[in-house]
Amino acid sequence: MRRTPLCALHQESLSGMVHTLVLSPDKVFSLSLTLGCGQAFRWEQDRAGWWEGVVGDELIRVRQEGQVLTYTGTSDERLIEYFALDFDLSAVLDSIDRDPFIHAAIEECAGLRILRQLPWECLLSYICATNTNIPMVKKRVRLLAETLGERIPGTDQFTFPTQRVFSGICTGPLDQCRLGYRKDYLASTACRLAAVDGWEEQTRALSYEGARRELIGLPGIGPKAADCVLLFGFSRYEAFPVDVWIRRIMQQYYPDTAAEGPFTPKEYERIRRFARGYFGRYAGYAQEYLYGARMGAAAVP
DNA sequence: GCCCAGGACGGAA
DNA sequence: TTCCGTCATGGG
Repeated sequence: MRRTPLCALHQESLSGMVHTLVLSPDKVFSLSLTLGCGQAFRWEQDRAGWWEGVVGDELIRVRQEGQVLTYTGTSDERLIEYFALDFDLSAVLDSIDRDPFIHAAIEECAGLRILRQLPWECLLSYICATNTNIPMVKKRVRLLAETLGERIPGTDQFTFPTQRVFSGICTGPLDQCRLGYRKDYLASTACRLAAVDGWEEQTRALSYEGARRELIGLPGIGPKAADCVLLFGFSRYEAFPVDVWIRRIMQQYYPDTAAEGPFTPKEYERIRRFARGYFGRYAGYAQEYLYGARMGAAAVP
């Protein structure tokens, strides 16, 4: 009996089976906008157009050509879940399409979907994201994975460190992660929650406002980070994170809500409550489209 | 050197 | 309760 050469087996385990997922013609999706808009920090695109990123314990490679997704490293089910491809995006975009400003953003960013990120990783990632920029956040998250995560077999990539890893950790290993003053926040929050079995489920069971209060009680998590975690990690689409960019956009397009001068918690409240009332229960999608359109415009020389 | 970046915190007012 | 200075880090 002829045996399969070892090298062939090895090759398959390295690259994984190549799968294709064909989206129906009415399914609006843009892989590049979804991964390039700054909501997740572990994805990079190579010159050939492949996106590579770690989700959970899987290294996923994926690219898009029209309505065809080609990918390795995961399954249809997990891909659909992570990219929220079962979500009726068109209906949601119709519901937030309230004026020419958001309309233009929807036109420009059509197909941008809010991911279903893993809440634990999302939480710690957004502790790394205060008062900084996206490339630095990516670097910190990568260093966290390389320092405390596990190597994914056959690759040079690492998983994001689990809740268990942080139980009883001292901050020593975090020194090399370029976290700056965020180091103690991250260690405190991670240690506190590492002892809470079922933190994710408990949080999921709360109302949006209730979960938001709980998250803001964690070290390093303020209103903005809490809203990001709820939007990107818990699919709470009423969350409307307000960062410096969103504030500028609101000043420009919806000047009644925003102010000049220092950005106060009071103004944050005013903006997010306006957005919830104005755009409706999917205000978070409006936020991402306004943000994505601004970032896209900023990227153009 | 300066200013800014997907802000949050602690203490003063 | 609301301001205000400060907190590492790196890029432009």
